[in-house]
Amino acid sequence: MADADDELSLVFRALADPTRRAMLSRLHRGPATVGELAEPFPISRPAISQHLAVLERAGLIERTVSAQWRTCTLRTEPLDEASDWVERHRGEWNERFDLLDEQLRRMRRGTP
Amino acid sequence: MADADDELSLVFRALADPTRRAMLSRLHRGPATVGELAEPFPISRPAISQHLAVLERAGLIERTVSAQWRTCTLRTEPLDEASDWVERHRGEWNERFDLLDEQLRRMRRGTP
DNA sequence: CCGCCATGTAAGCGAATCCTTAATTAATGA
DNA sequence: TCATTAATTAAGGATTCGCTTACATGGCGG
Repeated sequence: MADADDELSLVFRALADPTRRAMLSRLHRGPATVGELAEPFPISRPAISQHLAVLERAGLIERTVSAQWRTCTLRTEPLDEASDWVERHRGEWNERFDLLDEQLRRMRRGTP
Repeated sequence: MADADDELSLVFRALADPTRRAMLSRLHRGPATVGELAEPFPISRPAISQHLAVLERAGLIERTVSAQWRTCTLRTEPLDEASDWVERHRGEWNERFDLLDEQLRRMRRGTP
């Protein structure tokens, strides 16, 4: 019953699948049709469509219809938000808490 | 049947839940016991334990037992990996592909 | 017009996710 | 020793996920 459908959660969930990450990596080198995008993967076309729907809901791709082809284009704005979150929680604090933890451990060991 | 249990996938999946992100944000300010960590959330203790298990499997926290308390400590190394991925796929390419897409669109429109 | 072509939608299946209540372990302190 | 506190494990339910096959849609070339 998680209300995990805020923007950030959608993005992280989209990134949590290796197939979808590979698709984004491919799109990183330029727009592609669904067929081109599907080519490297041993799964059915509907499965591909469903992965693309997840990416689209997360705002990570845009699909433009032209003739019978759907061209997918990467949209990296949502990654900015994800990057912000990760960067905010990364680095610089590590060593500090390592030290604090060590200290706590020593204190505990000191009073058996 | 996704083999989505590589390190990166575990991390992104762990980050895909707002409760778990809030827990990490709390831990970012220093280690905490499970009780302290649970306090802001209106869900049961077992639910909290399960969230912590997900974070631990992703390598994002470490639990050290001392007396009847489990102290949770943030481990940010996995975030480095996630950050690397995101940064690699972000920015700088946007405008380039926007232009390319525009151009393609114009070409298509040009031959009706 | 008709049958390929590139996609999407529908329906269903097994596994995973997120939550619950009930029972369990383990340390504390009167 | 016994009740209390802190947390986990077990079991179950509802929902979502990732995949499948079968069918539908819609543009295009003959």
